[in-house]
Amino acid sequence: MHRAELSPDLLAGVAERFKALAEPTRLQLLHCLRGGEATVSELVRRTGLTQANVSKHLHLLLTLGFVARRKEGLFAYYRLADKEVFRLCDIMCGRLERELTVRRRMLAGR
Amino acid sequence: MHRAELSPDLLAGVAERFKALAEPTRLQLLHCLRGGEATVSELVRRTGLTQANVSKHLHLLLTLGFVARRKEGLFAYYRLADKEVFRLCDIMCGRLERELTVRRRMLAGR
DNA sequence: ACATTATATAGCTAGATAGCTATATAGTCA
DNA sequence: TGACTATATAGCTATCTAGCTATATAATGT
Repeated sequence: MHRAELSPDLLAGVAERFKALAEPTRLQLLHCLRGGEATVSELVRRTGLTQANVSKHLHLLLTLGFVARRKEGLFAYYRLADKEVFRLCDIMCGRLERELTVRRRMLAGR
Repeated sequence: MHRAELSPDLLAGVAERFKALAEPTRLQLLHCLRGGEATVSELVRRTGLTQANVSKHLHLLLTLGFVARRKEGLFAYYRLADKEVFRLCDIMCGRLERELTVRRRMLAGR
């Protein structure tokens, strides 16, 4: 069947990380950071989210290592910790597209 | 900054798919299917989950195209729709490992 | 010291969902 | 037909969390 059982800890860790990407809002923030680092207020302006909400999401993404933070005076500059996250998103987008294609084909007469 | 805005629909679709992978239970089921197709009751036996729970999770995975189903008599054989899902998991596992390494280094005296 | 600004956090509520139990559906065999 | 089995689904509850408002923290300038 399958070699070793996966430890519950590993499963939980992987799931927790997927969960971080399972919110449109966080995906939006990550996408904003694609162009380079940004302050919280920049992200607020660009997304239309509230400041508290942006801070909260960034904190989670920081904890899980998806973004990094640099403080300078009053400002906090957030940036992507790495670009791997977009490999993940691209794979998901690919899946989605293929699914939509299939669904369209279903509707349009078998 | 960044070219086109992502449509809310795309963001929601991608997030929805990540959410499917954001549960240890579903990851466990997918992992079980790595070795080949299996019936619901096989999966129940191998995971220790209840039958209703397994059916529910499989239904979601089916809807989102992560698994496929083949009915034969009383039995429903589920299989992975493709193996891409493991690329996603492997990337996440890699992230997790690197993070744990960093954390261990932090604890063990800078 | 105080005011101002940027960010973080606390506490709340509404909505989502995992897992449960019970039941329904559906295929097989007598 | 009815008994039996495999799977699916319905309804419930406890838990989680996104987004909100209000407040706290902290850096700057006066």
